[in-house]
Amino acid sequence: MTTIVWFRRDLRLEDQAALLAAVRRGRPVTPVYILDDETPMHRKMGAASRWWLRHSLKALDDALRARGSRLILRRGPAHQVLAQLAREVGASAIHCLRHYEPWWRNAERALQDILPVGTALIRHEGLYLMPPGSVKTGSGGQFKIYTPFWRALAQHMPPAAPRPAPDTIPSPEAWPESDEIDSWGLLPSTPDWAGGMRDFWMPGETGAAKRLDDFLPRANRYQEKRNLPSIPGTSFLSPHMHFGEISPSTIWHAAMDAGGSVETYLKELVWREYAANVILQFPDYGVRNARAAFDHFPWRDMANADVQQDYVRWTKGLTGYPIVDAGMRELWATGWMHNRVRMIAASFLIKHLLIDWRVGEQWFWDTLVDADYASNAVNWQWTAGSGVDSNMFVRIMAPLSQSEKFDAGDYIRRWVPELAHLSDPYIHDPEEYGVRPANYPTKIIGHRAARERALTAYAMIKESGSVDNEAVAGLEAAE
DNA sequence: ATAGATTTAAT
DNA sequence: TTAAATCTA
Repeated sequence: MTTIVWFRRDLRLEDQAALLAAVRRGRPVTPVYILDDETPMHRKMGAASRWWLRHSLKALDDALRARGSRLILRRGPAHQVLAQLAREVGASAIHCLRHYEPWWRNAERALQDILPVGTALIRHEGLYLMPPGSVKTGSGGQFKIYTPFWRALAQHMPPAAPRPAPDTIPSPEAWPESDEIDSWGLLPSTPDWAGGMRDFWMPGETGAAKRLDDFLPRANRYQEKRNLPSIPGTSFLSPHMHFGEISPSTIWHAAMDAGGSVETYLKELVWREYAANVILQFPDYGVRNARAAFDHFPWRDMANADVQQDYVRWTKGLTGYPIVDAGMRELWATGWMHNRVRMIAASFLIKHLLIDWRVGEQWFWDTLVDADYASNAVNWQWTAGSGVDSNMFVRIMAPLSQSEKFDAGDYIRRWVPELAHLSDPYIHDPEEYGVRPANYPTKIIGHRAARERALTAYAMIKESGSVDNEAVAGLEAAE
């Protein structure tokens, strides 16, 4: 009789409730990770996430081996693979942390239904500070707006103190078969685009702890520095958190112990909680506008070659707006983009290029090492103005003044080498100052023209939520 | 007691 | 515009 521990986005040994509970049973433990590209359907992990996963699984396996255990790797639809494995090893229980993506909720339900008699599925909390859905409004409903959600959640803080990893993990007499991780093809082959990611990141629990140690002395300056992309003002913990290499409770307590004014940082942790709560209420938030009026928004048609070309220029960082291009190139090189720049780049795709937010969301899903269904969907809908939490569509970010305001000169110099020789203020808008080098593109569209086009488009859905056909015809004629 | 109206505030 | 809390009949 063995106990299975099913790992997913919780690739850690510290403060891992499922692992602790399994060890406490006093029986042999079989840790397993299942690569499942079928259950999430069109939400299977993107290329950058797969790169991260490969290294994080190796780190987890190493950590387990140091405690006398190891990680079993299997591939396929998770609920079927687990039911099969439970039969194979005669498992009396499967312990896991509860996940809240709609496909994982379905899979956990499906697993209950097909488990062999005598195998129990035991789910624990641990992905969030509070279980999504558990923070209720005064009348017992679910929050839709961040600020009241934060106030209500803060009442329950601090979370329970994190628990250390078990010293030893008892092994079964014989291990079941395991895939070789390199047979999964998680790493890029040719071309190897992961060089910048290798330089920048150390996936796994040890890397997560290092990032936290690096951040803590800076935590009380987070509020002041977090919007400056050219300096390390943020924590860089997002991919580690997405893969669960560090628990939110560990981070909360460490930030509180660091002292100083850390509330702004803690609020950002709670944005992650908020996003999980939103997708629990609206499971299709990643594909469906929360405000139905946006279903009629006259997005430019991706089947049109011009629109496709604009999109490709955005992905490659060739829009002619230095701050946007720096961000998109940072994303391509490192699998990460500074949060302030994410807002500017996303706003540019939606409002300057009039491309459906879902197109941008998909690109981020594929290229971000911290790609997270809940956070990605909530943040893109927020930027579009289509979300339950309303950022007015008509608030159109001006990329050039954002660039100056957040002092992005050095950031642009780093990521857009064609412009590295330019000083401030020229580097923020070389075209306007007449110093654009020949190897840097002209702007796809001017800010003023883009702004007017976006407002015209928005006016069509503003009134009744239905399509204003006359206005649509007018826009098409103008194009 | 509670549905409905009013107020407040929203990265 | 809309969510959430508060007030009111």
